[in-house]
Amino acid sequence: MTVQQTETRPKRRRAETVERLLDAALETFAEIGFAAASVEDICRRGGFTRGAFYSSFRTKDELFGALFARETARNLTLAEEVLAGIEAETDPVTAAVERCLSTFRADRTWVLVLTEYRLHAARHPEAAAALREHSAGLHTRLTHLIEVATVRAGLRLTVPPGQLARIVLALHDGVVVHSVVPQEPVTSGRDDAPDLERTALLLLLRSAVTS
Amino acid sequence: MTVQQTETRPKRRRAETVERLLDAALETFAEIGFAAASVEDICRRGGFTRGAFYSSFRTKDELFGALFARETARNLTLAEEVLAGIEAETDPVTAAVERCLSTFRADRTWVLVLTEYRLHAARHPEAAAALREHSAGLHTRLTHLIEVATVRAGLRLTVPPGQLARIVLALHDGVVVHSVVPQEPVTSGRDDAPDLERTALLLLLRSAVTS
DNA sequence: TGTACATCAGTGAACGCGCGTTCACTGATGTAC
DNA sequence: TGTACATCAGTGAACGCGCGTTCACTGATGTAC
Repeated sequence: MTVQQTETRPKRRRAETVERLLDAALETFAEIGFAAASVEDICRRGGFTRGAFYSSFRTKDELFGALFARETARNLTLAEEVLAGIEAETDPVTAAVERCLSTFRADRTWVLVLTEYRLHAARHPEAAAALREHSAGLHTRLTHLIEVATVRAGLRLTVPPGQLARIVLALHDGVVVHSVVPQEPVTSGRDDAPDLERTALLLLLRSAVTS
Repeated sequence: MTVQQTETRPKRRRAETVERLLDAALETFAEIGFAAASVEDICRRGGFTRGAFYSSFRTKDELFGALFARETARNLTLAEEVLAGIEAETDPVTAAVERCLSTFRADRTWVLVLTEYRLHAARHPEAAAALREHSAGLHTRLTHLIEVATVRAGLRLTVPPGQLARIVLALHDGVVVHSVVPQEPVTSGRDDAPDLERTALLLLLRSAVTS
């Protein structure tokens, strides 16, 4: 097939290089942080020299923005896929909770980079705008999901769906943010934290939802 | 008074210098971040030369640790003061919620530095240990408060107090972490987020507490 | 109280290293005829 | 198909700057007698 050839034959490969640099940047930022990661570190990991970097990105900041854009877009797409057809479930609320919890299990790499991007955004207005846009996207999607799911299940809410969505997102971020600090080697005794986020969500929903 | 003299007369002032350097570091880290803040930046702000820095701290990392230790100790003391005598209130649960909410209103400076320290801890075991110790302190304190307050109010919990404490702390961090990203200049239309954390806490407690 | 010495707190010049960024160049890929 | 040229993607040496850290020194503070 000609397609096969198209993939192996060397050709215009700018886009591919950018992808490899973004992959390398994601890993490097997660490992040692944005500020500590030198352009050289990223390029070495991607198998390039520094010149290649500067023929694709103007600055390290610009790369960070591109990385954030790519990853958030991916995550949003993933969320859409996971939640597709959720309305057809018998118990859409619990189903959505379960699916989200299993999909967005703390991905340490991404949590580290996202947290760092948040700090970055605190000082760079363009980054802040990108972050707000992403948050707004998540919020809109989740609000819609809550509305549809409750209507479908014949339930009513004691708080506006938009606010409930905000609470759920905040709770998620709070749980996830704690996960970046490595746990002590052995907790020995009791492990009385079966699944904090699930417990919290169920408590929340019990108050937020009435028949 | 001789005390007055003791304060103005130049004398052994190591401790005072350390305090000023920590103050300067706190502000500088909040403004431009730990990695971007040079030792020179911190010293200039505190009114010293770099040599003074290195006669008090071995490295920039060590300073970060000392800063974290000082600030967390302060916050814990503040919490103790705010919650002192809470058991005597008629409705200790709500009282505690209100007092905590008004005291720990997002202090942007500290949130920025704490978040950065969390990232730091993800890569430095000693920092992680300090952070865990602080978290454990907060958790113990809050668990105790929940136990005492519910018993005193004659209420019962549907989840173990320790787990409820963890949830409340996670929720708080989730809300607070969002606050570092500057809001858009004018939200114009509706402002439908009266107090996210209060709403969330009340929802949570409604499910977690029974008579 | 006065003098001589010891210690302390902080100065400021110096060091060398690694970084972000630039740029002249090169071989691979694409296009025109 | 073959040749000549244009563009593209990436190389690797070079630049200068700012950083963390060191260190010989100095004046202020404390101590012994």
